[in-house]
Amino acid sequence: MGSLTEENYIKSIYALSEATGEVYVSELAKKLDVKLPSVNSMVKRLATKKLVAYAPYKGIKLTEKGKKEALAIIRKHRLAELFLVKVMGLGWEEVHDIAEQLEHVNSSRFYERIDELLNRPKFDPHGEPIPDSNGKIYNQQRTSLIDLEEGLTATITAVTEDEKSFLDHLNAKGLQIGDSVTIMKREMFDGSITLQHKSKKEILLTHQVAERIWVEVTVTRS
Amino acid sequence: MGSLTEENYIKSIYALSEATGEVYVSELAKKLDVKLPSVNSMVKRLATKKLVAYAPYKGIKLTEKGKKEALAIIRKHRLAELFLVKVMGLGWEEVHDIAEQLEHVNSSRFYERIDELLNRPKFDPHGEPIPDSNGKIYNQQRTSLIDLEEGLTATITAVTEDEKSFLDHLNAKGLQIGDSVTIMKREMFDGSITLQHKSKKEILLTHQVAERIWVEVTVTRS
DNA sequence: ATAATATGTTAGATGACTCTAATATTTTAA
DNA sequence: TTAAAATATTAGAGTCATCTAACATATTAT
Repeated sequence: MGSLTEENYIKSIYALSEATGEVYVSELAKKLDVKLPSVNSMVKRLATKKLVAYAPYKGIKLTEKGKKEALAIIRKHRLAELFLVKVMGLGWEEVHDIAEQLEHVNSSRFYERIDELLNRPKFDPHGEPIPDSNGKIYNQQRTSLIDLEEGLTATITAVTEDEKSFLDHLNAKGLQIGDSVTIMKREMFDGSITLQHKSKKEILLTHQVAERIWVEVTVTRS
Repeated sequence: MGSLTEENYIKSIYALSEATGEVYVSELAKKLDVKLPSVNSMVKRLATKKLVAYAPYKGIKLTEKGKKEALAIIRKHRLAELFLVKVMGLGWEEVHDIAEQLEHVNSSRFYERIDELLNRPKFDPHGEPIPDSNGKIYNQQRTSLIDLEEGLTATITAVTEDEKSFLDHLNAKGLQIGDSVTIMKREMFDGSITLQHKSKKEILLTHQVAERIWVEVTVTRS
């Protein structure tokens, strides 16, 4: 097992490569809030440890070994988040920062027990899939709310980002994972969307918010 | 808040000074498993931060500020241990190492919630008192099993050391915190003690084991 | 296709924490 | 009361992870 810092690099490389395939030094520097030379030297170190494949001026890619380590950390993070919500009764908007710390706890017993208590869960409180103990992860196909036609009904399956302010915003709107929503109106001018919610209320979401909400279509015509 | 290393020094200084009043560089080095010069330079650093009072070739003492920090860490450690046992169902013999990691988690929300779920507990699974959120700690008066006369009956209130092998040993003997025991025989030759236990069984403990078991006398004659 | 811009690397330094080897102080015991 | 033993400190170096300043390569846009 590597250091805490090393684990954070691996995790960030994984997250960024999910989005874009390859990761660039500058992206990583931005994400980790360190300067370019710090990333450069750490990436070299990770390369000598065979955790990443890296050639100067080219992108960074995790090796199989690196990917495995990343998935182990992500597993711990997501198990921790769900545990904090389900067992400890914390809100989904406040568990990210705690899980950032718990993900570095080195104890198979601890995580085995959490997994057991939660009955081998498949998704975290934000709808993200939890890799199994072999690092196998369910790859959701994701449709964003902004891509749905008017009249369609869909279930919220996940939200992007653990940013507290975003989740506070969703709490204020009364939206949760699993909620069913119907697209009432898509506003051409600003990209905002009006939803019909189970609560019977109509909810207006800006484009910026709606694009971070992932859904599965359940009814194709209303 | 200091670094993880700093926290571990503070905690160890507190623990050692409980036993002996003042702490010496060599004791600390042994406890933390580092060499003397490492301790020396760290102690100097802690002194500039006003966490310890220290003069070369003299003992080390925590300042009020240092003591407060130590108690905060101990509180987190002991809350974590109890949580791991009561909520997560782990054994008292396996929680120490996990708590060593959890004690460094920086989240008042996390610990506030644990405290709440456990209903503001006063003692950890090994009978050690949990400091309250102001750092106030109940100071038990401790009688060791080896100091009891034959015929006395007492309740086990605590055990010293979180060493797994010791706790495994007590598990094998069937002894737990809260158990009532009667001293049947004190062997002069080797200091071993024979107990009558609630299980009706007679239990033989070596001196080495008995001296780490703390009790409160409940019946002064049998 | 070359100049401007963006991105990446190297060199050298720093702070936290550790080490070994050498030296100093304190304690203890002959 | 001085020599031996135990304990503590200083000096100097190494690793990890970061930084700034200077330089190198790649991309883009005129």
